[in-house]
Amino acid sequence: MDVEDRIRRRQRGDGDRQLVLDYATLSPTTHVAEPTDRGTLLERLLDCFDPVFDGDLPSDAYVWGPRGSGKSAVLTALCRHLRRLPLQSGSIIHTTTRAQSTTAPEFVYLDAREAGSDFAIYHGLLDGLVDERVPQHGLGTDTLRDRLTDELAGRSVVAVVDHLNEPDTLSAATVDDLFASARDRIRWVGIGRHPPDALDWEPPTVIHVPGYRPQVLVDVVTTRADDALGGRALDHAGARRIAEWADGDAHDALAALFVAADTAASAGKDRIEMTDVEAGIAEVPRPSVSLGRLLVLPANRQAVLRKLVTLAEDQRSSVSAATTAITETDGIDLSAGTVKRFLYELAESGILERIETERATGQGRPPSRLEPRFPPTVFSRLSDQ
DNA sequence: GATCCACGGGAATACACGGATG
DNA sequence: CATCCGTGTATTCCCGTGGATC
Repeated sequence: MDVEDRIRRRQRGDGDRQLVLDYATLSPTTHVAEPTDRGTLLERLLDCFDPVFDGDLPSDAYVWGPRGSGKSAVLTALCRHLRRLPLQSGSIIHTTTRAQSTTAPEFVYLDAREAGSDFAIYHGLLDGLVDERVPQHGLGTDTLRDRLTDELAGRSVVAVVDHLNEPDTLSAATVDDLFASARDRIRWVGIGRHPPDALDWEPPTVIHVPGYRPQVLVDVVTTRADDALGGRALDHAGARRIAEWADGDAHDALAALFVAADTAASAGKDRIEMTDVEAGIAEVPRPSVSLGRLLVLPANRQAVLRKLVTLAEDQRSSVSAATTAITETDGIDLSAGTVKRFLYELAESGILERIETERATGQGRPPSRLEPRFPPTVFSRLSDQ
């Protein structure tokens, strides 16, 4: 939050001291420019990227660790800073003895959740390299690859590809193959949760990121609360409660903070009390699925999910019942068959959980109840636009 | 005309249960 | 008793279509 926001907040807050929520800043999917207490990871990444400062390409690398350990946070921040490294700035070119390209490698961050196909990977990379818009339709994947090759003449790039090997994203091996034709121009850094020996790709460099230690997670939560809500909205006890519960996972910690803040604000409070904290914790299922995965779903699927979480218990008692309830609401003009298929697909990828009812009566296969594997409040607030 | 992608629709398959059959 | 079969429901799978864009 910048100065203006803070001033506006004070102006608005004159008289009533109610919490004002800044959903965008509060969102667990928002990464700050300066991640909290991840100095070790940052140093190891910079070691890995060291050749870049001489204008050379680093080796491929794989960064792995549990969900919510700051991988994305640190690498998005780093990419932002390294994106167009100005090579001419004195400190960088000292070695004139060796032939090197005239420009430093450029960094492009790609989220495999958004770039879920060969086409999309090439598109994203090309889009990061050129200023003009790259068409989304009307040209084939091969054409796009050729154009990328052309564009890389005399240049080089480090592609950071986040969220590999998730239920709906490309595998490390697939991405590696995609870059195979331009190894001398492209190096890439994969990010994922699976240990490297579970991969079908053998990266030359591997960096492991452990989950946050409890004290550090307290800092992360506190910093986020200060940024999004203003100082002292969350006391130390509240932050510690969230951090201990979250067990090293910053995503879930920030999701709980989000719900706690929303609960407190809805009650007209000016700060988050322990009951709000508990409400926040209670709403985040464990394990939960990343909100980042939900927010990149196509609009229609998000609409179905938004509706689903408002349904009463008995309307969610079976996939068919939920389908009927969702289909009959305004604003969703999808056929019943499509809604039902969406629900099954969302369950398949872990966003919803199907819980089979143990039923004694009735014929046929017993239906499944649908439970969201994400905090509904956070999703609804962030998904609505 | 080509291309990618989301949708629609429905066929095919899986599963649970109870009753019939060997 | 073990197995098969029919019925009804749930779930998975697949492919054609059409919009948007070049």
